[in-house]
Amino acid sequence: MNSTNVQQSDDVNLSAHSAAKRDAILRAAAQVFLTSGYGNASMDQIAAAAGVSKQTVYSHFGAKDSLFEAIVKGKCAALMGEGAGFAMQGESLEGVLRETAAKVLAVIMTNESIGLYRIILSEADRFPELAEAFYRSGPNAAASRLAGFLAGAAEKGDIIIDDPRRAADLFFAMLRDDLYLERLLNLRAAPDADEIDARATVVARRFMQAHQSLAQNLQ
Amino acid sequence: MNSTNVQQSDDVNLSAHSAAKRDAILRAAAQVFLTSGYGNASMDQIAAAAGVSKQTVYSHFGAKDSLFEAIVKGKCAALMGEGAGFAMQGESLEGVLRETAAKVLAVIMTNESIGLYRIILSEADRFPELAEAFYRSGPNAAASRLAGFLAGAAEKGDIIIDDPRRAADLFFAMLRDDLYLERLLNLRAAPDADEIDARATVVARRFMQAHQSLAQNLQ
DNA sequence: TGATAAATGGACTGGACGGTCCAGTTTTGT
DNA sequence: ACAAAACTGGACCGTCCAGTCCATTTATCA
Repeated sequence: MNSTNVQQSDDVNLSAHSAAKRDAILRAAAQVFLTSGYGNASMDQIAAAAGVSKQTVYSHFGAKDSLFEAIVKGKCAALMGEGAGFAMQGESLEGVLRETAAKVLAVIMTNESIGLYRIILSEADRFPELAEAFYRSGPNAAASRLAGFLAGAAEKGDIIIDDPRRAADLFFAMLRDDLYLERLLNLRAAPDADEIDARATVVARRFMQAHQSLAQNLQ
Repeated sequence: MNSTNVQQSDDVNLSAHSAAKRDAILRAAAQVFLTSGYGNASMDQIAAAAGVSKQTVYSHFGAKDSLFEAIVKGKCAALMGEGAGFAMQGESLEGVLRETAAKVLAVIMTNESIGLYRIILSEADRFPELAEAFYRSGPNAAASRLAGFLAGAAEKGDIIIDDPRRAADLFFAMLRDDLYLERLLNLRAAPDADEIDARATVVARRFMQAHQSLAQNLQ
């Protein structure tokens, strides 16, 4: 009733002084799940990695799937908060797009993001809510945000865009390019800052070009 | 020593009259693996689905992972053979691109392709060779093919392209768009023929536009 | 037809894992 | 200091599964 009230919706019991252990569990579970996948991660493994007894894990989160959901939702929120924090203002339109591209690319190419993405995909059947939550709070949120910005720029006459949402999707598709696939397949390491900048520059440039010609009125 | 010689490299024993059973096992295993994933598919399940005893499965393929590899490689070959068979010739350049886009999109949006892709991703750590084989025979092969075609078109002056491979990657990236993501996350069904055509048309159109303006000499 | 190889099916082993239980210890708030 | 709550650690249960074994049946081939 009193005590450190760090209650989360995922708790199962009305835990009291746990907070620290809880965090340890979350950290450990995140690491274990993201590297081993849901099926291959064992609760004993997680407990051991957290330096905590298995019973404690079960006291904080009732079952394996609850813990998994807590982890994934937490990671989604964290990464999206980070990735969606692109500026959307600056000198030139192309400059803003370039910055946005670089920021987003840096976040989605992280080992952590890739791991999260991979695990969500592979468990999309078992945890459909997670897949949807991820999509909504991640790619969809980013695209909506960019679409809004593009609509504004189009109104000011800085660019020619008929369907802002479609344009935003195109922007991110160009950004992912082949790179995303190669990362997901574990065929290459995350790009360094130079490569990110180079790619961001190309994408922004191409996107501007594609939307400065006149006749794009289909769909 | 004699008998029906339908030997495959994946065989473990020097099986004799098996062929039919072998095919049944392959078919069943494909279905089970693609719907359940590697970890969740059990050998008993596969044997039952194939209408065959478990021992027979083990006689043909020595172990679970061998069977899995055989399945995945087989499916890769099949799908890629189908998807890479785009025509690459026709009246107009844009027409060819549109046909190509439609053909490829139809193949990669299949439930089967999506399932294959998902399972390869989720097992990319356990079976790195599979991930690489998939990439090489799939996305990479398609991009190379298109790049070659684009280089030819550029030489004839039909289009302006500085880096054909990069352009080809862009083409496929535009094609995947958000749709691929949504399919992988199980958020929507495969597109029907109309939607495929519509998207193929847009992509081909946009691609042509993007490569008819003049100044794209970076990278 | 008779010998040989293939296939069956069911029992079995050994190990992993999710989850529970519990007796004892530590921590916390008062 | 004391009671209540949190935590520990390890035993334990039930289940599932990869892979093996084997006695029996079925198909093949000469």
